[in-house]
Amino acid sequence: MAKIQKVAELAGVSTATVSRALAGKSSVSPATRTKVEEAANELGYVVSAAASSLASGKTRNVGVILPLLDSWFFMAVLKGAQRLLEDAGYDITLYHLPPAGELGAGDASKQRRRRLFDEFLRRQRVDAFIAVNLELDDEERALLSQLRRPLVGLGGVLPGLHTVTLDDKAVAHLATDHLLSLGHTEIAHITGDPDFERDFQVPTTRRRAYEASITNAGITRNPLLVRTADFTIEGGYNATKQLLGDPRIHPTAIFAASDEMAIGAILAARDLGKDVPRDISVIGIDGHDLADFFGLTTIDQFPELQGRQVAQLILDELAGQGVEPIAEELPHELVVRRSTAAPLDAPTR
Amino acid sequence: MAKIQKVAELAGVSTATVSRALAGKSSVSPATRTKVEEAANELGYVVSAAASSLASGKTRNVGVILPLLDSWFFMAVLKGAQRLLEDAGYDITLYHLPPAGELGAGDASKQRRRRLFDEFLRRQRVDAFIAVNLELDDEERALLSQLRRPLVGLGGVLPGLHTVTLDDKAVAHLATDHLLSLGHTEIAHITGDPDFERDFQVPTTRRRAYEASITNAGITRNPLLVRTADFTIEGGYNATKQLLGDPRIHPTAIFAASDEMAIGAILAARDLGKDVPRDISVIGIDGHDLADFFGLTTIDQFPELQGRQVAQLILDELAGQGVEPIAEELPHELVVRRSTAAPLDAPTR
DNA sequence: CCGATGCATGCAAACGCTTACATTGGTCAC
DNA sequence: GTGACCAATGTAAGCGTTTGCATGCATCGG
Repeated sequence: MAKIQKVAELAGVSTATVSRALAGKSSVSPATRTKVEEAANELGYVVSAAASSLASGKTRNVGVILPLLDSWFFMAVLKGAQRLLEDAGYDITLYHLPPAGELGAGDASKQRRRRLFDEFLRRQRVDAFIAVNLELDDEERALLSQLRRPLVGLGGVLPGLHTVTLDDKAVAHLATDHLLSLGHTEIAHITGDPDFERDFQVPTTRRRAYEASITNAGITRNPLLVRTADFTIEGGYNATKQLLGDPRIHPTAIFAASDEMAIGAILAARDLGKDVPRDISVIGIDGHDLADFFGLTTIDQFPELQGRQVAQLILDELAGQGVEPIAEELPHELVVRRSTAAPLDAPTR
Repeated sequence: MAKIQKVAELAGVSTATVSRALAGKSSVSPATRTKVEEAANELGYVVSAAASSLASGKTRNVGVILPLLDSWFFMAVLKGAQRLLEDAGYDITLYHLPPAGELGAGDASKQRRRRLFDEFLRRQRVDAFIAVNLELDDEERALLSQLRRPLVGLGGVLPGLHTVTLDDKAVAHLATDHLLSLGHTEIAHITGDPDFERDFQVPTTRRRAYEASITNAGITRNPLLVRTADFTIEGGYNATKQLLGDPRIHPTAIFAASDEMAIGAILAARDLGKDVPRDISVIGIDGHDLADFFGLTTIDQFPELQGRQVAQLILDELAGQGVEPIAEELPHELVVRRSTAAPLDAPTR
């Protein structure tokens, strides 16, 4: 019944030859190859993924592990990766792994997480994994290693695993220094809450770099200028209202740790009757689709490109290129738009 | 070598019993089941997906076909479906099938589309498909049928296939009638471009219903009040600027075919110095995450719930429930927020 | 002209499970 | 007590490929 058998008969060859021809192996004569292809076409034959996987040990399937499915950023990454993998003939299996320490994460959440590791990731359904912004405890890391599958992390912190990440420190320095070089001296920062946010490291790293830049510029840091918020438009909006409404401070610029927060900041400023950038400059990080629309100055981190890059890495590894597991760096770029300018009270340097 | 063998030996039973115990079949004594589970645990054994699929013909994998990966709406749907499927032990394989008639779609795009059908969807990698807003030509529909796999469509038009859709006509009527009942008489409509937009039917259906409602109210339709735009914030923004800047018309309300366009409309109105809802009311469709933030009145179509619902349908079908392939209707609800009010020049009815 | 070399192909053994069918032993009604 | 029946388990035949090894045949250098 094996379907490949029928193709073999129609083409007048053995199943071995059909398999080889369809897999594009070299040792098949052009004539035979054509015959086989025609036979396969006529019968509408397509190799059974399960049988092929079982026999070859390869699935032509890559698992993508995402912490969030409804975030613009991760979807941009997914989109980039998807395209490359599809072109290479790989399917994508999606795994949703919510952050372990998420706000209000109860036992149920932990169990889901555990189940994903125990039950889903280990079925040998994929040849390799792409893990986006994944943070693991030791046990989980051990489990992943036992899978003996290539795994490339994108962002996040995976000690000992092959990871490519954005240089968050450099990015935050660049953003802060951009504002400083425009002449701003009272620069506020909106960041994520390290206790509750997924992805613990990123907000902290960015905040530290911001503080370092401020200090380097010879400016005394003022803790009142730093506010914590959700990584959303609404979070940025609320934080900005608080920043601009606090009589003890008079920021002329805001550095938001994400574009969505920055957009919230712009909207909040408008609602308070402040002009951007005349009264207040705003800069974000990401390169969000909407940044251009809002005229937002940002540090673009090319999320879609990140997806492509990590997919390429995986493909190389699967192709047998022993990719050296160094932590590579992703590109970023300052994109200046209308939301930043010199402050009113200070001449441009 | 078969790993199940080792578990069988450790537990002191046959591989058949191990298989049955791990699959949760009934005819295994509690004692044996426990033994097997312990042995499996100790060895870190997990059933090989490929072998299991080959032997059983079931993959425990559902394919989700999306037209767009970077749209809020589809991701919300995906999120809803993901959760249910994961709970049921199903993996999700993601397929990206860009609309055939997309703006500027060249041969390359057609080839990609064709390849997806020929090469990816037919590998028997999944037990069933969920197709979101999928539009097919006859050939493609035939190919899908040949797969002999359950297929449930969500939105979109799949004649002859099991589909659940929003009643776009009712939704658009509801939106328009809401504005009419507030006393508006000059109501603009922002819709998608049927020539270039994915998902041909939706904008047209909504526009027709809008026109019908207007006419029913005894108001003469004015084609100038209808504008075409991208389904984005930017699209809505630009369209609204044109609507409000046209001296020949004086709309007091705008019905946008999506929340993102509606948000664009609100932003455009503000930029033109018009107050929402005092000078101009705005209503959208979707139930977008940001609708609440912007105070947007909308017809919520509960996208995440849609995902859950379609996933449940698939699960039922896979469980052998012969689900009758009627076109079911999805719920929707008018959510009134700050963006709609009675027009200044007319008393509330 | 001959053995060596190598390409194209066939043969058949895995790959790691599931499941129909067979077997066993115990329960139960009569 | 005994046959019928059922629950629990084992046996073994697939499931549809891939691939190592063997084979056949042609080419080639000497």
